[in-house]
Amino acid sequence: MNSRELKQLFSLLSKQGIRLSLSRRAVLTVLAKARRPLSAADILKAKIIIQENVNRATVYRALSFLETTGIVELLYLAGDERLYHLNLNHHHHLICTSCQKIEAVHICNQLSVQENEIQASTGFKVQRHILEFYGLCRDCLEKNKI
Amino acid sequence: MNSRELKQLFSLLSKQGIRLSLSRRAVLTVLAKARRPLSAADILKAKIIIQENVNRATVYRALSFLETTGIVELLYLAGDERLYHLNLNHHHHLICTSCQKIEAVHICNQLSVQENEIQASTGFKVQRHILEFYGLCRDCLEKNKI
DNA sequence: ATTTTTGCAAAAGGTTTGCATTGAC
DNA sequence: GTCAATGCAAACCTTTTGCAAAAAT
Repeated sequence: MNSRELKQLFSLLSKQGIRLSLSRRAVLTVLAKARRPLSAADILKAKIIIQENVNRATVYRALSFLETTGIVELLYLAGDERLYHLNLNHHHHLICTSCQKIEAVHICNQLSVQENEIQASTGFKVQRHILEFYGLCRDCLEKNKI
Repeated sequence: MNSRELKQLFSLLSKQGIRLSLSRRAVLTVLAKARRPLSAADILKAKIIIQENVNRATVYRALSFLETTGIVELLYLAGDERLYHLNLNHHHHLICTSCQKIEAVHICNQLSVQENEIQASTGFKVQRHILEFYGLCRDCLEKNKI
């Protein structure tokens, strides 16, 4: 996401009544520039956060605030770590169990069929789902072949 | 799972070369009797664990050992908590966001199609997936209607 | 003026570790 | 006898909290 898109996002959120302090903008910026979900530790190490002297507690508070607005989503992917990412368009992840790399994938339309089946058979109304794939990325597959 | 099935499980695991100490058996027993994934805290509160004076550290070590064998799976469902459950037959969960109840569901055959598509389009070889559904259970739906 | 956000430092909570002891094969 | 597993307590790490100061509306 480039700077222009980021500004658009900020103004969109502001219009929705979401108050964006400098700290919150900094956290959003870090998440927007990242190509993968980040841990709190990752965010605390980010340039902008350090330059602007954003406190640890503030980063955590910004993350949980942004999570309640829905713009940031908390994931548990590789194990212990809580990972945060911008929740702009619903997607899933391919997590390489060898090199830990995380890629995004955008398939899930078939799940709505299953979700309807679930509601029909169990009475459970599905509101959202989490779907993550674990395996070996192309690079690691090739390396292992050698 | 009843006691007979549990014994069968123990002997099966032993035959696989998985060493089952009393502590590990106790942890497995707790997980086998539970109808839902359990946190480490849940396990530490279990009768057998207390009766047999299994130490906290031992429970954690048993869990991570059993996880490496594949018989126990670590899940992150409702949020912060790490939840453990027996990984006997692959299934997914319906997690009620209102009452936090967790039910099991056994549908996922359609996912293999998607997994093949993923490999074809991205080169990523899917080995396993995590799929969890969040929403409202039948009971909470009915209560909210009133 | 009132409410929200922040920094700081301390607390909390869950999990892991070092080491000596015990137990299994 | 050797290696693996355990108990205990302390350490560790990440996240949260209380409170006073600063910032925003």
